[in-house]
Amino acid sequence: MADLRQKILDASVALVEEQGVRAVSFREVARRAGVSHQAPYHHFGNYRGILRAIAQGGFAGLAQAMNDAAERADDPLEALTDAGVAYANFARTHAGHFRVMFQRALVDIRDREDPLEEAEAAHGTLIRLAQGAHEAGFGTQLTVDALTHICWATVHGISTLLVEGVLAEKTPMSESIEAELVQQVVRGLSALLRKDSAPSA
Amino acid sequence: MADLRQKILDASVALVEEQGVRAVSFREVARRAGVSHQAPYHHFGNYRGILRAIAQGGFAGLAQAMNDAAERADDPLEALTDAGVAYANFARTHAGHFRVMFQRALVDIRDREDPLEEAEAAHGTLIRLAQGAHEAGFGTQLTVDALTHICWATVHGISTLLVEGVLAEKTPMSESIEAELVQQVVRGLSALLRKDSAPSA
DNA sequence: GCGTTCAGGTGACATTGTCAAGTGAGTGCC
DNA sequence: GGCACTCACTTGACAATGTCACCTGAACGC
Repeated sequence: MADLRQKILDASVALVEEQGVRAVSFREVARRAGVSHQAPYHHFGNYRGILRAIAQGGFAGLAQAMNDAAERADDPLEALTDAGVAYANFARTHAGHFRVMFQRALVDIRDREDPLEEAEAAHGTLIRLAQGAHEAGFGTQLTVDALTHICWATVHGISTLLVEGVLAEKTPMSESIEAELVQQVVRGLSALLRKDSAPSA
Repeated sequence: MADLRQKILDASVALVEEQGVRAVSFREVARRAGVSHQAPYHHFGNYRGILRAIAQGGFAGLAQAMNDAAERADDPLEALTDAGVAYANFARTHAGHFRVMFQRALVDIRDREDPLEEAEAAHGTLIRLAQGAHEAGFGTQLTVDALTHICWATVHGISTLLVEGVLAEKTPMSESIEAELVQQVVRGLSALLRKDSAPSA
């Protein structure tokens, strides 16, 4: 079976989603895939290899989601905004990936001999879009750096709060309420930026 | 030794800080505290008990940091802003606590027989401050809810990005650069909110 | 003096990640 | 055809881990 690797990955992501990263066990994953406890080892080298592969797939998906969203927009701020919504929605719908992607104790993105290019790509997209919006005159009272960091922080923040279920502690969350919340936050920030735009824009 | 409990907690927090949550082992913690492998068990019931205690201390510290900061401010928006800075700086300087506090797979805040009141308190402070700023006329084009969520998301986002070292992947970070970055992001958002204020404010 | 609680220790168990070594099917090559 | 070699696994062992059951003293109430 050539797709054992994918099968193992799917099982691992499902486990992260259901019970958190800690529940991902080499042997449990093998059991779910119906193979011996060493089969995963063969494909991923060691335990962290699995997490790394999950992160890799996650960053690839995230970058694509952001790019797709930005491409369809017809205004630099709108592109940044839509990409932000895509970021948060990717996190929501890929909680298993997202939980692994941003924990450096689990995955070292900057491994000197094998850096995760997918993460670089996603990061690059973010920076490019923020720069575009700033050049177009949005968020004029901020530096490009500040604009970039504020946008990233906000989008990343709402993503983690949702993925970790922190917001669900106060009010029960449904798929659609979460989606609305993302819109509220990202478009809200976008509106603030639009209000702080140069006269030319 | 009556302070063994605290000793164990300190050792655990240090471990989380150094190597992530996964490195926290009941036995390693006991070893560092110089006691038998069952001594921690006696104080915390089980493995998650330790994490829960870490989160409890973390939320208490976070709530206090925010309240202290807000008290010293003389303007509702300034109070919200300063509390936000305090939030992020608490995260930076208590990475061990922070990593545990917001992972629901590790700590169930809403345990039905023993909810974490400290978390409620911290959350309450945040909501109170956001409401205050909104009532004072800041962020008028947003609902109170949107304002609250945007502020929380932004502050929480920059916190997690810093604590997980995500931002350090691009540019090397020092203590002071991180502190500046927090100011940049939180005060930047604050400035956007101030620009979007009612004429009365 | 005696039971009870508190604070911790010993020993055992199944389970985990990892290492070492095997197996068997396929493939290239003479 | 024969043979070395790689690939995709399997089996078996190891130390380490969380947890369970049980033991040990010291302090305390009465």
